[in-house]
Amino acid sequence: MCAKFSEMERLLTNLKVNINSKIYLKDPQSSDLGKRIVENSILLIDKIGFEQFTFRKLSKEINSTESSIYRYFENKHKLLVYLSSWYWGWLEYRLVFATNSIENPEQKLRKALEIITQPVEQDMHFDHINEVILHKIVVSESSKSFLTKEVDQENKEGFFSIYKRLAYRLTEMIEEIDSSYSHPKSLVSIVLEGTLHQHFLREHFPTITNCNQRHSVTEFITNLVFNNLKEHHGSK
Amino acid sequence: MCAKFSEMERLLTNLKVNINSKIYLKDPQSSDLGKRIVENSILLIDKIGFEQFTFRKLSKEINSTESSIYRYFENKHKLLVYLSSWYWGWLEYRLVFATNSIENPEQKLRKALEIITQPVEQDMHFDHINEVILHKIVVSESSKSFLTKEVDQENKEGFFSIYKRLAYRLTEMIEEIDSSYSHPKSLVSIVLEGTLHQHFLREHFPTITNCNQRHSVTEFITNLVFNNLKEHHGSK
DNA sequence: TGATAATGATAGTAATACTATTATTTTTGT
DNA sequence: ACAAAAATAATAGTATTACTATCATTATCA
Repeated sequence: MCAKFSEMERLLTNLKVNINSKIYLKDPQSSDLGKRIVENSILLIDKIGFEQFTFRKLSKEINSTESSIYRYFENKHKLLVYLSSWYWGWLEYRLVFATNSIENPEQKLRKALEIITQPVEQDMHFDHINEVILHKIVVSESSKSFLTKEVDQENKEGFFSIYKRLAYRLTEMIEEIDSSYSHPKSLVSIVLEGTLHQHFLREHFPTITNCNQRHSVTEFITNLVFNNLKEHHGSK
Repeated sequence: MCAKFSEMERLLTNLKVNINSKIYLKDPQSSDLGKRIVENSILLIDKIGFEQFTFRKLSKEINSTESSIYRYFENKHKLLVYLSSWYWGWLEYRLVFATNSIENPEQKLRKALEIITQPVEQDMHFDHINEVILHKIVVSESSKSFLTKEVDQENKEGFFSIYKRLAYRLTEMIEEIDSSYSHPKSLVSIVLEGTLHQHFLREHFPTITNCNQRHSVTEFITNLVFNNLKEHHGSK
């Protein structure tokens, strides 16, 4: 058991979210500077917003230079795609880890929805990434990573494959519970995007959401999903 | 009846979507140049995307100057807020017009969801606005109008009040059908945002949506909503 | 017709979004 | 331990962006 624990530890401390290498010029996970770029870009984007964020400002934060940052990312758009991908990759890993051993399809989906919708907590296995703040960025900025004129080209190049893979996984879970439901893919995509949106509304437009201190996003989304599926047996 | 018709005509041809005057410096609906700015900004944003769009480029399109455009809008962000508001105001007007006389709550909501989710058609009453292209912009760009660091300040100033009013209207319709449903506001906001998102996915990420030639967004959203509400009596 | 408002023409500025070159430091293979 | 290679820093430069300011010209309408 002790051996197993240390094996587990090794597995976990060596974790690395695998991101399409076309998104970056040089893998930021491969060097100290790269990690500082990622770490501090999260903090700075959260602080001043993506529009005001520049490589020049970031370079000052990390006592480096613009040109050094440009060796890792072509531009700030690619950096945002990278951060979003990292988030979804991390979420996918946690989702698979948490649902893998659950046999019951309904419980499995419930757990998956929990992982997706619950407030994010710091994950100690990635010390250069503050997942709590990254989640804030994903809520407020990540839509901008695909709402561009280049989306089709970048989609072809696989920039969004992690997100899509996560969507496929969830779609399968839904189909396993109710294969007769007509719009599993759309339900999944509205859940993924809608979850972020509800978190945003809760913070900035509380009058048009019921999600607040008393009602969690998890509760709303879980309810929404299961109200669309047959053969579910009440609340867990 | 002939008199009534011409009164109706007058009413309709004088239509003007009312937009919070804090969004603009000078009302673009008040002059020829203003209308050309709005008309051509829609076309140009659709053509090159909001990031690449500049007042300089727009000024060349309309054979005017940057400084003239700046007399109407402080910056391109405000112009986007304006265009989004116009869209939601126009939708609200059509929604009220179409649902006003419907007594049956379920039919009323069905009609409202139709208006919101159906592909947009050209409206002849506003000749300086191409509603079909405006809808494309709303799908791809309008999220950027509130995903900013200034959102709370701008919300206080009423920049998003038309959108929120539309959300309240829909929330009331839902509550009228099922007052026991626990998340009417969140359901409405996920429907409004989700509708745009499904249109986007249909165009750019067809593998994670069921909305396509065969399944309309209307069908998916209507289904989603009514599956969450009690006391509905099958399909219309 | 004369004043006023609207638009156009032109110029200027700080910041952005890069690219290029060269110098310095760090890493690494033997 | 040392040379070669790789990574980073320093510096400079460019076209474009996102404005602001000023003044000239052209409609409007009282």
